[in-house]
Amino acid sequence: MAVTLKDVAELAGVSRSAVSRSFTEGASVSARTRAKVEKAARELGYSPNALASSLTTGRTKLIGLVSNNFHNPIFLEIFDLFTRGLQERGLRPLLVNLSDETAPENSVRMLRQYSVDGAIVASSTLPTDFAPAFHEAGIPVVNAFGRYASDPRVHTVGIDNIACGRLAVKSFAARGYRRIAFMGGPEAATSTQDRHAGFMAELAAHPGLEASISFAGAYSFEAGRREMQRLLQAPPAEAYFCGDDVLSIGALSALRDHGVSVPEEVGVLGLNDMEMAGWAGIDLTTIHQPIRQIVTSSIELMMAMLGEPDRYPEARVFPCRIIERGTLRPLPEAG
Amino acid sequence: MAVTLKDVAELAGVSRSAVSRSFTEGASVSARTRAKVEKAARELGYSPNALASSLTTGRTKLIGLVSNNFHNPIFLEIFDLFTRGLQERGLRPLLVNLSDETAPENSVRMLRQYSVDGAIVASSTLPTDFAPAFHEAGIPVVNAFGRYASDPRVHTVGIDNIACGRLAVKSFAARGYRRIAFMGGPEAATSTQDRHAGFMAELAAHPGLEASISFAGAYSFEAGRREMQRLLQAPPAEAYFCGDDVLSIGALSALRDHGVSVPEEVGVLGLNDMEMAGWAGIDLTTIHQPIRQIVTSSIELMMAMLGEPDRYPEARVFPCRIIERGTLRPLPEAG
DNA sequence: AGGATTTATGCAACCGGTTGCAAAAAGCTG
DNA sequence: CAGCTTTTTGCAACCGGTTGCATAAATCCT
Repeated sequence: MAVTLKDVAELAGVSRSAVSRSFTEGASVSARTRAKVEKAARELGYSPNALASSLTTGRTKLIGLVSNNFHNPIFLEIFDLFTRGLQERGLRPLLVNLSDETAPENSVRMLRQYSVDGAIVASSTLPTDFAPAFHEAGIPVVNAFGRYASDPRVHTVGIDNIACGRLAVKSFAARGYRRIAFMGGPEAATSTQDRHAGFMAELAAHPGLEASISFAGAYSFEAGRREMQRLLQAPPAEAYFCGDDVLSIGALSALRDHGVSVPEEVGVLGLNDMEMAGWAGIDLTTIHQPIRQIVTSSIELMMAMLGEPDRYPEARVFPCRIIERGTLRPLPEAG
Repeated sequence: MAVTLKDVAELAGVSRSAVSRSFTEGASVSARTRAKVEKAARELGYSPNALASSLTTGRTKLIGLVSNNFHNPIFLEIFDLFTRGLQERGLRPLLVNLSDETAPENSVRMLRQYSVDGAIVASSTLPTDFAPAFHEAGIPVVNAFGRYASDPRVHTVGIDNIACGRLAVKSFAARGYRRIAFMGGPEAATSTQDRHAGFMAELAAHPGLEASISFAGAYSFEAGRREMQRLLQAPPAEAYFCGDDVLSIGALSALRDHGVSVPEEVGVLGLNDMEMAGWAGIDLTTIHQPIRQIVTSSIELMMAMLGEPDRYPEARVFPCRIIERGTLRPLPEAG
């Protein structure tokens, strides 16, 4: 059924090597033979078998795209950017869903069996040992959206979650909120840990502020809603920095049901700036995470590692900024 | 770097064939050699190269997961189900993002180069010639969420969108709505075309009803919101059947901003029953699309085709039902 | 035109596995 | 224990490509 190199060679009346070379950029072939080969290939509908050639070249152009975040809509945006970006550069994403995995061994084995050229771990909730495990197995790895300095052996691209925690406190202070709160995502997620740490650190610099801390079980609407309902049994804080946007939206829904006015009585600050945050009716003030830049940079880093496998590991950090919308009091007019 | 069959064979003191057979289910190897081989393999950390073996076996266990719906959150749920389902059966999803493609040639070539065993086309908005093009290229294909009878050459799994259109009208009639409306997604999407056709067909059976028709440009929040804003410049209908949930949510947001009460003044019926439809504050009455069943069935069908490539094509249709929530008047009490 | 260079081509080995076949080893029977 | 059957094993060819090397063809130069 499948048409191979040999078929083309026979039809074109040349050797198999000639055909192979005709399909290789910059190989030594005369224009005349290449033309003959291309004609024959077109007639037969031939296209080279990427997997077979990977055997000798050692490159499959397969990149493992590894994640466990299949319930947070922002990851659909992220997958969209990753798949397009990889495709544009001639790479193919092999999607690995780690939702049920707790240890990296299986994934490592799988990625090796398919000889991926590299793996992009896109998650902020995966146990920290996954990305390093890939690295130790000799698979070039970029940890996107991971903790940026957790392990200097692994390339990391993302935001400084500690700085985000500080930014939240600073912003609350600047807007005149005094009783503020941190409502994190899952305590095991490094993103939540770091935002919490930053929040506490900055808090220390603002003696006038009073803070309370709690954690929702997941980055999800339901978790945010439930947690806020729980918090509303006591008098709430004046402003909440929530784990991420979807959590914030859950919290907002609880506040609304409880008849609390936002941002007059209670302010809410999210993180991510997913598309939905801008929807009319949600209008969430949030810290923008530059996912486009993170994805592009992760892919560039991966490309660089393909050419230079022992490249010295680096962390790339992108700044975040607050997108002003309707769930936080405005900043007082300057001057 | 990589450890191969040969290394294991040497360490175990057997031939390469023996090693290969030890890793093949049901091959002819004595327990003793298999033990030796397994020991050696464990010591070296060997795992067989799936791509190399695919050369002779003709099976890569790679399945192209092809879609262009990277902006509708329900597709994140769908990708989650597909990736998990495929992984559980030892298959690997190669994700193909067709957002920028208009013709199938490139994708066909790409899927062939990577010798995928099959392709699952998961989209309701792709031009109808994509799935058949894969089929004609000799790639087993299942069209999930596609038009169920558009082309008998291609296996199809999904819902009967015509029946959904009828269901909407019947349901409106049963709830006493008289001036009803269809607000479709993109006119080029087969799903919208079929829902429209069903809507019109059922309408003919209800002489008392009056209907108006319009189309939003995309299955998106913004499109739904804009279209509803436009419609609100004239007196609106009493009930809208919207293209899908995310479109409905956009429409709801426009209605709310316009001070229209839902469902008292205007009813809204969505389609999909994505997770978000159930969120408090949205509470969308919608037609449930059984995505879990569709995904499972698509994968089973794919597995069946791998064993029997010339399997006679079939369409699998799953029934939809209305999930009662808060955006449509209740049905009158029976009896 | 003749020799020196450069460019093109084919051969054959190899990438990491699988598999048909024939020979060797083991098991069975009486 | 001989003779027959069954199981296990290794050899060698093959899957669809790539590539180093030696040779053949083309080009350049005086």
